[in-house]
Amino acid sequence: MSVRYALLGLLAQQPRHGYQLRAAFEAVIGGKANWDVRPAQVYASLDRLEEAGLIRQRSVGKAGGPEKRVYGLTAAGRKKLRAWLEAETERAPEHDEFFLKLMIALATGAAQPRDMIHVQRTALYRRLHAVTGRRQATNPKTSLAHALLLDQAVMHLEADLHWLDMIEARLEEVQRQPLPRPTPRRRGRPPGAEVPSPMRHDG
Amino acid sequence: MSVRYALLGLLAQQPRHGYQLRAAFEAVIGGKANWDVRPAQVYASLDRLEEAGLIRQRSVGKAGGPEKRVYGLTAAGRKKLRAWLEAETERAPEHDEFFLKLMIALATGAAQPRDMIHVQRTALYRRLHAVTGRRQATNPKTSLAHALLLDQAVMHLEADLHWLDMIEARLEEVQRQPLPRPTPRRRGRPPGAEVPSPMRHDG
DNA sequence: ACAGCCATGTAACTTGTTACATGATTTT
DNA sequence: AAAATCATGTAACAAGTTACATGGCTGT
Repeated sequence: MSVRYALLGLLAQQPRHGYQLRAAFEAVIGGKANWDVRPAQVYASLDRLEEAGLIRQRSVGKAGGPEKRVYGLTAAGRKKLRAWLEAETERAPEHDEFFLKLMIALATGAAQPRDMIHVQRTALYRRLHAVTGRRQATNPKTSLAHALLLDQAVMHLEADLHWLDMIEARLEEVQRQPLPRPTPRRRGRPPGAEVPSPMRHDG
Repeated sequence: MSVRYALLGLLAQQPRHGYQLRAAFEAVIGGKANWDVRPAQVYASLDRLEEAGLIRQRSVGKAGGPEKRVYGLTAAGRKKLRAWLEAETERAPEHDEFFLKLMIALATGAAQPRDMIHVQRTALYRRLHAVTGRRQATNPKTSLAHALLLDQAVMHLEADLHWLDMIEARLEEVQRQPLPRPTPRRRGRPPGAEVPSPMRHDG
């Protein structure tokens, strides 16, 4: 959703066509490394915004080049934009895939948790290094907001690394705990509903 | 993708049918508050896993109840599962919608950044409170992993709050900076390509 | 009797990605 | 002459959500 509203905002700042919008989005977000929007999404979003009556085609320029379809906001569009800006922003629910993997590994014994943690830590350090590099290449005198955004990314990566340390430190404790099991609700069990013993080949 | 692999893992632990898989997923992830998977997704995932030859239908039970389609892994499925577990886990690129909003607000003047920050901080505190509550209701003696997962959520929320403080503290500085603009690449500009002056109604 | 759980699905939709197609203009 | 940029799209796909449909069994 957010991309659609962002395009709406960029059109509020000034009427533009699709290609310009993409460049403007990239400029505002601080480069495609932070958030890359594909042309297909831009043009599809414009279609939907127009369908919804939030933008209207202003002109179709053609002087000295390919066709350019310039859009501008409608009154409804301005209203929607303000509502979006003023509403609280929800974070997409944090689905931690690594945690999921770890739990599956513990349940099945199909991989070594310590190895997985090691692989993950290496990957996080690599990303931290990359982000730190970008952060240092960002001039706070001209791009303070983008610098702060990268600081946030660093903080999140450091939190993830810290969490890896925590779970590794207490891994044996975690492994000793009984595997989580769906809470059974039936008394008289139907055939084939025996309680499973997890395949656990320790080593 | 991850849900599909998780179901694969749960089938590796023990053959199950769709409904059981959903319950098992919920148990492993520590409740639907952490990650809710809908029935529609479970059954669609099973179809795709079977198409891909990673699982096979073991039996269709019908004794004393509705039909149950029990699946188990194939050799290819076991191989895929191990590969998933051992591979590094990528975080979905961090698309910070609030940052985007803030930049759009600065570019258009369509909302007050300070107000937005205030709204967002309130929302984050509310979420922090909710997660802290769940964390305190989690017994580390029986659900250490889930307790640690909630700790991670707390750490991320605290990082977000810290970041809000940072950007608020330096908001005037950010506002004084020239608005980010797409880097122009042309010399002889086509008609209608004037540099825009942002609508800035200070106050 | 009725609510709620057990169990399976279909259909339509949303957001976004990947790959492809087209063609003009500008820069090297 | 070739490569990059400007500019617009279509088609197919992926992952997931929402809403709906169906029906048997279990507990109060």
